[in-house]
Amino acid sequence: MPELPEIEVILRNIKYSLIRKKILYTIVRCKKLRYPVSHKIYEIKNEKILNVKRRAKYLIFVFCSGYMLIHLGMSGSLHLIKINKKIDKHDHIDFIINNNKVLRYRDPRRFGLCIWTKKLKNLNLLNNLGIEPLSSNLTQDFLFEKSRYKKTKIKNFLMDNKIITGIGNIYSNEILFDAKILPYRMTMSLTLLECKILTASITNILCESIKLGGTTIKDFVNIDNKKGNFYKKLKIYKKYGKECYICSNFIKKTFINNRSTYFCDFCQK
DNA sequence: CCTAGACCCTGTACGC
DNA sequence: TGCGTACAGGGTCTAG
Repeated sequence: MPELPEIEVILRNIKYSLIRKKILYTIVRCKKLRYPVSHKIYEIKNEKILNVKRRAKYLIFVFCSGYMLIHLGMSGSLHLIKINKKIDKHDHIDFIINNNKVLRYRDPRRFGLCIWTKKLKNLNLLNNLGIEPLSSNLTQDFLFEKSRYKKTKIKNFLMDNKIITGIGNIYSNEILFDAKILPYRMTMSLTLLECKILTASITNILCESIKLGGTTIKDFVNIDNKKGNFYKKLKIYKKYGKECYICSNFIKKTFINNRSTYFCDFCQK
């Protein structure tokens, strides 16, 4: 489920609990994720976590001898819990931190991944990614230029990880509502002014969500098992048939690339 | 090259 | 209650 803000919230929650701690050993209960769990993950012994970073929706654990990448897919979650906590059927990997703490990876749909790599360079998963939306690389000029040659709808453009990373289905809906742009318009029709507005909306929506601890739709909980509060601020996502809070017209729903898409065709142009 | 659509997998909600 | 269907936050692969 998690999109960029949820991963960022998880990162901020675990980073200082894990940095400079050792993973004593791991327990892998299910190795069949999006890719098989790397063999090295089974064999981690007393590896010190030097740092934890994020790139797109990937969490990157930095060790002396290499890097561990975790992606949570659609339904993944991480839990920093006491070691004797009851194991759920979808708790696939435990990272034993010490005698009473474990970082537990849970993922019912198993669209996530946990892999080991010696070097981050040459890793295709990371090499083909676009810019970070919360970096200074995101500008109106960047969006304007990238949108010139795209023959796709604006919502697809926003969700294209080769251009900008981390914007998933929920936030693309919210961002386009905030920017007052219809999701099914063609990308090339974006004006420079709209790119400026879009830039601001991306920044504002993502930052506000991070500040509130992410979104909870179904099963997202951050690392302390606390639910994110951004779902209270959702203005358009999952609001089909309800009144737009700005103009009171009914919110509509369609599918773009098989992903549910909500919009107000009075507010959004 | 590019884009749309199928697919990976399990859980839940809903209609009959 | 039970069964079938549609849908769910992501990303990759392939056919056109």
